[in-house]
Amino acid sequence: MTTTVRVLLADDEHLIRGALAALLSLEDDLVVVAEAATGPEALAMARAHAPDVAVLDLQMPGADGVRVATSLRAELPDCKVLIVTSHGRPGHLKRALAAGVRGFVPKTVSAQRLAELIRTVHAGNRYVDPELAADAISAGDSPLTAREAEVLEHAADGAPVAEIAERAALAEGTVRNYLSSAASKLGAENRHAAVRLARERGWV
Amino acid sequence: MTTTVRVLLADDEHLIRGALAALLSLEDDLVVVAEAATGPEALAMARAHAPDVAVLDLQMPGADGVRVATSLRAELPDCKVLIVTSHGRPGHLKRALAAGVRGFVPKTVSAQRLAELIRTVHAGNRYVDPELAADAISAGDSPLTAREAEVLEHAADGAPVAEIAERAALAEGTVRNYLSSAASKLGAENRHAAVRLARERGWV
DNA sequence: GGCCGGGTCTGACATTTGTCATGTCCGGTG
DNA sequence: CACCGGACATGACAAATGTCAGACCCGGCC
Repeated sequence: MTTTVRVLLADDEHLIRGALAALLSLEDDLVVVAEAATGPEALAMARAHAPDVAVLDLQMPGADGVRVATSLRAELPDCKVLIVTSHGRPGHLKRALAAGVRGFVPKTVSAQRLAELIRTVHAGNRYVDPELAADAISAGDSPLTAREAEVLEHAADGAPVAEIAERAALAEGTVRNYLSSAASKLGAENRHAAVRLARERGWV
Repeated sequence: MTTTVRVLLADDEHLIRGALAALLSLEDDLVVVAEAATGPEALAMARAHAPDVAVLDLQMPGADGVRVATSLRAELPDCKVLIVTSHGRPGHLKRALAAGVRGFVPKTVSAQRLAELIRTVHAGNRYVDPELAADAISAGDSPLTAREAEVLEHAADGAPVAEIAERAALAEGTVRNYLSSAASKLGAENRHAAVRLARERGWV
């Protein structure tokens, strides 16, 4: 006997969401009970419909997939989360697993494969795309301390040191110091290249 | 009588491409004759199948949608190009239209709507998403001169001025000058913020 | 207790970067 | 032709940034 899996679909791209819903509906044992285009909407839909599996896009307006997953973990522990992503960065995978996500795959997989994976996570198993996992392992853990990461985030939009110092409530010299040490840890020439690298690795 | 429209589908995300192909096949007058996951692959497929309409993702490995469109324009003038994009930036729309693209829409449209648009461009009409068009108009033309844009691109990865100067074969002072004027034209505090803004607007 | 080691924080100094004044070389205009 | 505006290019100076040595606190370890 096959049990029916109730699925929540969240992706800001209507084209993909609709297409996906249609394809998944072709599977006899899967039924899409709700769709959402934003993070908050996904949460609301999940509360209303209590799906078995939530398929979440990593990047959505409002709150990203991992944040939604964290909230779901608290409110609906029985709802398994499967994250799909366009261009996965190593750090995101780590954050996702820490948030209790059961599956993590790139959008380059086929719909057929996705359907299988929905069943996999629903059965209580985990699945992480091997290539993304390899990236995450080779990238390793962030070498940055808490303050370094915080300051680097504030520097992400190219703000001058004075502004960062004000936002972080630190002396300018201190900010320069953290940025410098962060850059050297990442092997970057300056803080801007450091921001770029940290982003690539998903460390900010 | 309805003529049959032969469609080429190019998108690096298998999930979306497959789903889209399935949905478009539901339309009686549309048939997907080829699929591609990269820019070069899209070109090869187009040459092989000579489709009526090419639906191209803006961001693909190898060569982006606009570049593919430019090549198609030269090789298969009868093939209409419709670009779909995740997060459209104003400048891309302008480049796309310059490349002879007939349609430009975000992936937030529904599949039903996309099918209509494929018919629209096939009929020889143009269609540009109103919101993207508004963004492009409000963003206006790039105020940057050729050199300013060139130097700004070299600065994109956070390289120090000395390196940029070498790559551009200019004196360091000159490079600083261009970066400074570019930043002031864009209303940015420094060159790094300028890079970010120029990217957002699609000017680099 | 005394002694690290590491994270946090700071100011002083050297370097890099941004700004400015200046000059040259075009293409268009009266 | 003479003139003007604008893109291109440069060096000198002022301002921001990166680097360094050092102080403080805290938790682990002989």
